[in-house]
Amino acid sequence: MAKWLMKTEPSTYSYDDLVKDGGTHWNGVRNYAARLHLSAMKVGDQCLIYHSMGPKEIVGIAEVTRTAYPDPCEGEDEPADRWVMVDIKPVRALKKPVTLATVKAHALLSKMELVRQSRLSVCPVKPDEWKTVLALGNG
DNA sequence: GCCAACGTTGGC
DNA sequence: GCCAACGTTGGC
Repeated sequence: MAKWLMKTEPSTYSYDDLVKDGGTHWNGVRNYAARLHLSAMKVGDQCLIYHSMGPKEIVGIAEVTRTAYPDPCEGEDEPADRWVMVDIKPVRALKKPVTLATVKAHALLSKMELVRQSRLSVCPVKPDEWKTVLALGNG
């Protein structure tokens, strides 16, 4: 199973909102590199959810429940077939969020796409990176 | 709020 | 098809 990381601004849609909703359409991705990754997701793939702009930390895990399908881009000046979204549901929150500072200070995690390309909102996570984040997040 | 990095756009 | 200008993102 592939692993991913998805960013969100908690003021727009936080991990808590995802838990409260029990799942969501992960829409609004407007970047071609990120779209490529969304399209590659399979049902059962797991994702780290990262909060940007506020506390800047990885807060929880989600699972893909539906592969990429068209994002209708409601109210936007975008053709409805240009962008895609996936459905995800919450798996569990990390006991201890893994902050960006921790990631940057870590020899292995500092090589993550999250750090290398900070503007990419959806990016792949390597198996050893995944294991490391979970180990740190569980204290 | 500032600024660097990066993606996108548009003129040539 | 290249590249400069511009807009947006996101860390600080």
